[in-house]
Amino acid sequence: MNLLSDLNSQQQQAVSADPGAVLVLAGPGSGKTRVLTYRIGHLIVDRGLDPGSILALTFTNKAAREMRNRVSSLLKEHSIPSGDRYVTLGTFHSVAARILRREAEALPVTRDFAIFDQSDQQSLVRQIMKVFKIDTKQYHPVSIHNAISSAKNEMVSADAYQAHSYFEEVVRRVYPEYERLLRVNNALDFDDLLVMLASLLRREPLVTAHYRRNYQHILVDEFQDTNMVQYQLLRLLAGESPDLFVVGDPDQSIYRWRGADHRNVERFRKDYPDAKTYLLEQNYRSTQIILDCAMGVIDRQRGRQRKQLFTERQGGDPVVLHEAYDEADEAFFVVDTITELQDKGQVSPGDCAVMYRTNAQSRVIEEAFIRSNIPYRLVGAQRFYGRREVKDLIAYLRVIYNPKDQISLERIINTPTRGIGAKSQQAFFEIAKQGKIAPGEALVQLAQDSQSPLHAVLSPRVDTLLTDFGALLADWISMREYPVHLLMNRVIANTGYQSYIDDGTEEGIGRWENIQELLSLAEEYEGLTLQEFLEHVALISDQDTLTDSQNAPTLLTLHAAKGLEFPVVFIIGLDENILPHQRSMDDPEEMAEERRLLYVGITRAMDCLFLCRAFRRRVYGSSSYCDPSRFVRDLPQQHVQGMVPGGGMPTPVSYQQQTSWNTPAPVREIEFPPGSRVRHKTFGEGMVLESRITSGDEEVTVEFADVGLKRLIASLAGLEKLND
DNA sequence: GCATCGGATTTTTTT
DNA sequence: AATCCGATGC
Repeated sequence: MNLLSDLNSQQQQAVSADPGAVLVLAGPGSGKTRVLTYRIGHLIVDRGLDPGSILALTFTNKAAREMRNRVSSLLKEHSIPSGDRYVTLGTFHSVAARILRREAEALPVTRDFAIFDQSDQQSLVRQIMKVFKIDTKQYHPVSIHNAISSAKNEMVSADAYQAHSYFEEVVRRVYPEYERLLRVNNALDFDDLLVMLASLLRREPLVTAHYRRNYQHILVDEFQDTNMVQYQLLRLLAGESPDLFVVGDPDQSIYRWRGADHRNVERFRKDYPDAKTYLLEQNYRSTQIILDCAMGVIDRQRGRQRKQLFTERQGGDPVVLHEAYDEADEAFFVVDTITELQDKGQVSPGDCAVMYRTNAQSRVIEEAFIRSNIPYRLVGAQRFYGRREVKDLIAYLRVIYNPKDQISLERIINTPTRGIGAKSQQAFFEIAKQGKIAPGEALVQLAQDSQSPLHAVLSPRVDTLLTDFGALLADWISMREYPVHLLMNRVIANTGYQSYIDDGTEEGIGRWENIQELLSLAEEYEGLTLQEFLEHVALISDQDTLTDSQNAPTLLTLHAAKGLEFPVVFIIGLDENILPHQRSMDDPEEMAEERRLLYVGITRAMDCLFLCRAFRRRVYGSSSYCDPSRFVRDLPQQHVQGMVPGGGMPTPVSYQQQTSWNTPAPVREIEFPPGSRVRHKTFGEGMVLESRITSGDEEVTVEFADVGLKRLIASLAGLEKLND
């Protein structure tokens, strides 16, 4: 049986492309994952390649898992025996971690390095700022850390970092210390996993040669979300004459804030001039009406390669726009509509999804579901792994695995409280530092060596306390090889953790339930070593927490929705300052990303799409009115039902006059409508993407051929209108 | 060393 | 409104 016969002709061409640099631009729902898995299948089945020579990279564990399953069933179908060597398939971060552990000798950390998650990274920064006496109110540790992270993603080392502002001067001071302390903790942060590997490959030609030989065929999912380091990593691994198959959709690039650079698509074309490009435009997911709405939103975007999405599912239900009174009313509409659709019998609860811009928006929706007694599932790793009690237990495990991890040790050394307060801790850490020994290791030494000089320098009380705790730690360390859940149980028992968190209140019981969930999770991953378990926990993504076990509506952010599909989709909060988010208002690039975000949301819908907004909304406590999102104006009117842009439709009288989906009548006429060509004295020629009347003047956003996006005031800029 | 109180702050999105 | 941080008092 021919493997290609399952595919449409565009897909076939991509899948069977000759080895080399291949770029597949895949519209939403066009069978992107299918093409990737079939490509792997094609390489093995039709071209007889060794599965072990194939490396496939994704962004989430979930995507990796899915692809692995699909590849293995594909191979089974074509009766390819699973040999000794498998396809290497994982996220950028997990594959990098695996390689780094193998190559640890060439690194400033040992192979047991810990992976610091975001909150560890932030507490490290906070600590440094405290030591340096930098006001954490004036400079948010979070923003300092973000600056460090973006520098790392652009591969600017601490030494090379240049400050151009006072803020950056602060960053410049913190950055080297941050790096130093990571090493002291024998830890890497997320960025390090990629940066260290890239610099290792650059430094060690032999190592690079080894991995190039090993992974001769590389495939990348969601290529538009790669950042600078990831791109460099690909180039390093791929080598001179690469077989590099990348799949992506620049229209779905929504991780700019995390360093993703959709221009990597352009870079790829430039770096591999012989690259073949394939377009996948047939959509197998949505109705034509939904696609038309999606295209209406995205076609306003700057100089992109336009894809003409089409589907065999002509027509479809109109898209419903709903204007609620406030967020509670909006939530009510969602829950009510879901109930109604269910009662009609065509929709099962699990078919529905509610998407929003910010996590904060989920609460109101959750409350509405709870009040109506409808179960729901909420996507978000933070929800579980961010819980204090979960983090505590993970911190115990991390110290057991890597006693050098001081950040985790600080978290648990007095949790539950065992009389080792801040002062004692400080003294102890100082002593350990003088003795040039990691505090975690010092604890073990205290317990195991009664002659240790450390005993003498500690006050008798603190000495006893620390020695006792060290004995516990030493005991746990001896159990490192035990199944993780047994070790965890031991820690809980030894520390009296249950009585510490479960105080009998509802909250306490909830916390204990979280611990039990963590325990059963550990049991589920029975085969994993402690190292693997910790790595899994560190590199987990929000999407990974999504299980299809229960048939209930799904609540998730638009970001988390990428790559998923649902028969019925609600997108809530289509208001100015929410979507687009307030933070994106003064940067055209960010505004463009908001637009793509909505595009991603719309294209998740298979059959029905509901777009909601609220007339007034609560922001940080106080309530205020809000305007409809500008993106609503770009929906094709003939496909939209409800409060139609440009047509006054049934709006409750009480607030009809004050709001509408319409653009308010401009004081001044728009002179440069979106789409028109203009010339600017210094910027040259460009196309107007957006035009708004603000305080009597016209504010236009123009994509210039030479200089990119600019935002201008028409009367000041002296724009000249060109005829096409 | 711990609890409590008051105050400020709230950067969407996450590997 | 809620949460998180830090300072204060016991």
